Amino acid sequence: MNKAEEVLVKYKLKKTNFRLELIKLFQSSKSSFTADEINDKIKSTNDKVTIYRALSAFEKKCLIHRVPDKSNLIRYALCQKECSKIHHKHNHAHFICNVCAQTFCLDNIKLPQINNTSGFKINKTKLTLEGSCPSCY
Amino acid sequence: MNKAEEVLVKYKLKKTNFRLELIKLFQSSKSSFTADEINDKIKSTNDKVTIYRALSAFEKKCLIHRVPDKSNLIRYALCQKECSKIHHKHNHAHFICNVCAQTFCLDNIKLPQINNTSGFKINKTKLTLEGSCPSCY
DNA sequence: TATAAAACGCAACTTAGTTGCAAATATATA
DNA sequence: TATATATTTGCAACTAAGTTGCGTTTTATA
Repeated sequence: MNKAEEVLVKYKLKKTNFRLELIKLFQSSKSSFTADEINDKIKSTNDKVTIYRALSAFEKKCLIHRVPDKSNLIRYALCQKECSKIHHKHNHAHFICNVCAQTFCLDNIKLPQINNTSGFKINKTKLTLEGSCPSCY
Repeated sequence: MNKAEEVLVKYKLKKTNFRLELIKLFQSSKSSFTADEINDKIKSTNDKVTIYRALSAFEKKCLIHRVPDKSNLIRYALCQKECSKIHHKHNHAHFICNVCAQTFCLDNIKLPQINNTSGFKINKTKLTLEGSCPSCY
């Protein structure tokens, strides 16, 4: 049993060719994917509904998380180990490359601590950096 | 000549009822608007193309700037004085209310200074906070 | 008042993402 | 191994945001 299979079992998802391939795709990359990019890279399905539903299921199980996207598309990256089956727990920044339009998780950049201000109650902090990624530098 | 008219003259935009009303709408609010919200609030046009084109023109003249939106819609808020006719210059954070779905500019919260890391060249920093706004607290 | 440039309004289009439903498949259990 | 159950898939149809083209109208300027 390889790693992708283990993940599906652990998260109580059924083992289908497409979902195995999808997990492997996420595990293979330091960056992130839109539904359209997934459709281009994966052979075992050609149906966007299947892709969207798998992404929703994976997100619900805290296997992947949404990351910001240059064009406001829905884009996902693999979660780190600190995400349990139940709760997403992210405290890293994201980086959008303005050349290749990819988004990366910057795990070593921690979020600033911002306190409630003038009537605003802050529950979550998101830090997004833009520029050029290592490949496009 | 009132303030909205002055703005149109200053930015070399023609004075139409709709654009006057649109500037007044932005000036009247501490928050921000999507095309759809503008369509609901303004009577002098009913055509979304007109709205989108005015927003693009205003953005190009650095009169308004894009702000993040809870549902990834295109959302705009008024620029501050430090934005010239030519360059947007923002160094404030944004706040998304998870109750009313409005986005606010938090001018008093400055952006953290993040340096280039491990091959990523950082040109821009965006800080987005989420929680409940004063009205929804 | 004539002219050029900007803005408008309509129709048609594109693209991302969603919903409903019936068929297929995976897993658990007898 | 056979069967039952829940999950996943694939298709069609839809929604909603945003864009493009184009002819007409309006505004500012000479």
